[in-house]
Amino acid sequence: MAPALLGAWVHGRGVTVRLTEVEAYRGQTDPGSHAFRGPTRRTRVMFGHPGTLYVYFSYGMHVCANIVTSPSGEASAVLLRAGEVVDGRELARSRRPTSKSDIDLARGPGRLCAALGITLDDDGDDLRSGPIRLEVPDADSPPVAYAQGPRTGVSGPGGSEEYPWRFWIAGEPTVSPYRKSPPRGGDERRR
DNA sequence: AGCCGGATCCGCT
DNA sequence: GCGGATCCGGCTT
Repeated sequence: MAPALLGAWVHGRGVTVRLTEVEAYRGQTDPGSHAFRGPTRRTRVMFGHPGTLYVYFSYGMHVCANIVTSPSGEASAVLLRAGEVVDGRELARSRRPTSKSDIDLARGPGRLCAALGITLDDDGDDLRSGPIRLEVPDADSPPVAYAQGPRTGVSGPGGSEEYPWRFWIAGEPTVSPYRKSPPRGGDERRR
């Protein structure tokens, strides 16, 4: 499910990003998920229908965006960790003035949201009809080679090797630099 | 009512 | 490579 989003485009307010890195969070059974302890005011949109944007406020100064991927009540979601800006580059630069290189414009979940102009107001929006749109490649488009490994920034059991649910496009310079690539670079797969 | 740590980023060393 | 910024959510008292 989650790796199917690699290579997909997200259009946000004049900027388009091609997703290069995502992380899966699996409902209430996943100790690393915000939904682990059931619905709260913050996580209620995770329990909504697939194709909904879940945006949360992080570390007092950033926002991060997820796509809800499961039917209502299940609360699985995919965190958009990084992407390559493929359209609206100048706008993205203006939204991310601290980026020294275009590679960094949407490298990291907070940066990706900034580049796309995503704010907390977009929490709960429908990705088919709202200001932020998701465009998934055709099923018959060429496969994307990807790697997978443990999730970034998740501490406790959810961050262990038992949950290797971070997926990225192999060899992409735009994948977020934190925690480096896991040992031995993770497993190579293809879809 | 208060505490603690976080699905981060940036600048400095 | 490391620490500071900055503040909310969720759990404890």
